[in-house]
Amino acid sequence: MALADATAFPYGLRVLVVDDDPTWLKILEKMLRKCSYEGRISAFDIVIRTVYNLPAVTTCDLARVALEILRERRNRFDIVISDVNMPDMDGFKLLEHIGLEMDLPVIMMSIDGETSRVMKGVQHGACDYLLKPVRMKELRNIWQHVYRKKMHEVKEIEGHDNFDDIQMLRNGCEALEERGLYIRSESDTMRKRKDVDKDHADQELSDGTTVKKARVVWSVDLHQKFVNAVNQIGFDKVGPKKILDLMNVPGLTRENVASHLQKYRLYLSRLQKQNEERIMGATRQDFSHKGPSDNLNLRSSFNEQTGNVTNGYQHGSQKIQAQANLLDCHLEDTKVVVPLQVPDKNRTPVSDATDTQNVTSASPLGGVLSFERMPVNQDRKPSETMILDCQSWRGNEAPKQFMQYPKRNHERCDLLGDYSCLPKPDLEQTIAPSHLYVPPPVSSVSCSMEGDTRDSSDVKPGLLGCMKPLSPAINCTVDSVSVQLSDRVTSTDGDLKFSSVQGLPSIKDCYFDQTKNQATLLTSEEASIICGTDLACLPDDLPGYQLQGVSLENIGLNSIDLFQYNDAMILPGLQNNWYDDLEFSGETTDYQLIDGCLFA
DNA sequence: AAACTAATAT
DNA sequence: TATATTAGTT
Repeated sequence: MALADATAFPYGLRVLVVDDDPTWLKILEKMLRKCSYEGRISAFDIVIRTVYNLPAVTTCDLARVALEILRERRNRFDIVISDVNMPDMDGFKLLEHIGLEMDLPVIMMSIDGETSRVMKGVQHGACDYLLKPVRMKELRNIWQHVYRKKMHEVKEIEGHDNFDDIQMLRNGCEALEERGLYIRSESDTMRKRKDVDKDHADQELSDGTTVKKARVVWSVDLHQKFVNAVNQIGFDKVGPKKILDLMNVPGLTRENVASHLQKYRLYLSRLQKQNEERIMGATRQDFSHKGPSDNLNLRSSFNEQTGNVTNGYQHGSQKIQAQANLLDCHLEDTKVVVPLQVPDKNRTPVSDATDTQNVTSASPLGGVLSFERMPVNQDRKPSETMILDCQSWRGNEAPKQFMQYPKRNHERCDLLGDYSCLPKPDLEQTIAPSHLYVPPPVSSVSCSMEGDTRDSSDVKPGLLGCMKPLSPAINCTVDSVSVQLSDRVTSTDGDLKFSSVQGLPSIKDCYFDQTKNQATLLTSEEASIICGTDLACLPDDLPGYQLQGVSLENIGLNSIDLFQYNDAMILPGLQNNWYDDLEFSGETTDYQLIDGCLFA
């Protein structure tokens, strides 16, 4: 029974680990060592000082050996961590003996968390029950058991139940110190105690198994709230706290917001950088058809880089040209028309593309107009995801906030559709079912909307050079979608089908006027339209594309008009993207599509 | 002490 | 990658 060196660590808990799995023992020891090196845990944390492990014992009497060690040196350990499953003596037996003979805190652990076993462990006096693989966080907290036990002893010795908390803590600390435990700070005992209790409260279930904190998923709705708050506060004045307060989402923490803000800023600065680059090396393009002076006339293009996706999606960098006319976007109820032009030569039928998946991935328009709401991600197991109802900032719908519990296996479960305009290949089933396939040739798409002009004074000058002059927020609500057919191309069967418009709660009406070659969709409610950085142009070799969520079948289209009527600020989160693209200068814009996403 | 942010970890 | 956590600063 070789013991690991007992003097490896100057301070800390003395832990006896009893386990018959050498591999796991190694891991555990590593973690314990790490714990000990982190002099930083939280104040009060006790650094593990010694790891005794019991390597290469004949597994048959592991528990017995452990018990012997403990009997021999009963004052040399502070806590025992023992596996439940052991060949000779049941972990529970060991537990019993320890409890009977030396009253050390014992933590049980096992691979599975079978309730009955956990219960049994607790009944037999285990102070905690850990599931393998045990996490660092759990290990960092084991000192609490020692601490509590000490507390208890102190209480008994003193015989004072009404002892002041602080006093008790002091005593407890002293008791621990006497045993060589390193206590980092005892100045703020009260707070720490509270912290400890809180920690316990949200980590421990009734059965003693530990639970991880949910992970916030920044859904579109949540992000919208976020950006809305940011805009309301003003770029220069934003702080996580203010945003949090404004967002008013239960369960969301300042840290969550801070983290998101960090990412958001990163995203904005990337945009800015790109804009600067673009302005530097801008190649002028013709603006022969520039409108009246109060019009916005711009071109933007970006490179879509899906080529690096390694799964057989063979479109390289694609360039798309977009042109937008902003008719006096400073006034409310202004109409904005954003036509997207696609060269006619892109008439290659998509139907023979490998399959419809390609259409999805080749859909730059998806980046321009996305009707996606929170897609139902089937990968996510219910137990790992929590949907919090949070009050919509518009108040009339129930936006979802996904809280996602950490997974042990890191399968992909990102909600790409939320931000992304370029659907990922392995998600296309979710994002764009095959019935949403849109055959070319749509030669142009235009959006018209009523722009809501907002006070722009908040926008930090210089933060986004190109945003500055475009500060008025354009928020769109789609009330109707209109599809214009070219004269030349007529629907083969005269039938325009809109299979579905995701995100549009329902389509009230669909008018199709063949004489005008125009179809109009009227929807009952607004839809989020993501008009992004990606005011896009279709590439010359574009094999196929679709309006994400809008399905046009069996029809040759030369143009689609999307009319967006703005009755409210629906998508503050996307304002910036509008700004980015809708430049007053009319300069050519050339965007790299960042991560293929609006904000990601 | 509380909030912020950059850096780093998971 | 997205989000969480930490550490150092204000």
